[in-house]
Amino acid sequence: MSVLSRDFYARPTLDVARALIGKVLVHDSPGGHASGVIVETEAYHQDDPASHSFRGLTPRTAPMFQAGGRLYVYFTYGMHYWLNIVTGPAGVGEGVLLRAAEPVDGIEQMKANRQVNDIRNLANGPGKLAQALGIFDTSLSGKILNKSSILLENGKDIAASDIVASPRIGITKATEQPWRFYVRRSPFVSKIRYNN
DNA sequence: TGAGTGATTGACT
DNA sequence: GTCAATCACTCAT
Repeated sequence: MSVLSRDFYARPTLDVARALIGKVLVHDSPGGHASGVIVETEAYHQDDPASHSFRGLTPRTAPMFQAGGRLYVYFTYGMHYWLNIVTGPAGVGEGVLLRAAEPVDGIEQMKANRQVNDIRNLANGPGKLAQALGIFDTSLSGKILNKSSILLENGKDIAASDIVASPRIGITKATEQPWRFYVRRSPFVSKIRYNN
């Protein structure tokens, strides 16, 4: 499988968020090889009150302000690590949150990481996705995709009619924007009651 | 220097 | 359905 070129991430963030649906996310770590097809994303812009980059560049959000094609990993709720793909040109704080994936390779490894057996429950949420892939700290934040242990590859084509745009989940600001994308009827997306 | 909040999850009633 | 977990960050003293 071929990795995605850097111009993939240079497009508008909403386009990248939609295009990431169906791509394959791979993590080759000392703990093992694991991968999954991305089935749910959310876009975050700099002039977006729900985005970390809204309040400007800080040590934590610095990767969001670099050129697209890097990772942004952060810790929240005192327990969860979240994985984002940085988009846009350097100097603009934009990115795409990876919310859910359909496990492909390394499923036994993911089950061990997550301590669950149901594959639908391995990566159907942003915290779960990072845990399943073996991301237990923020050391990957700011790293360049495909030049670190995280890779993004071309995967299966998803028909445009099966990619749904809807409001984002779990935020209190700018909730009206339809900046969440997911695969219609996929059993691997988070908050499945919103699926249709 | 301290209170409040959060791009959630899982355990429990 | 409710709620605790637990820490980085922001904003207000």
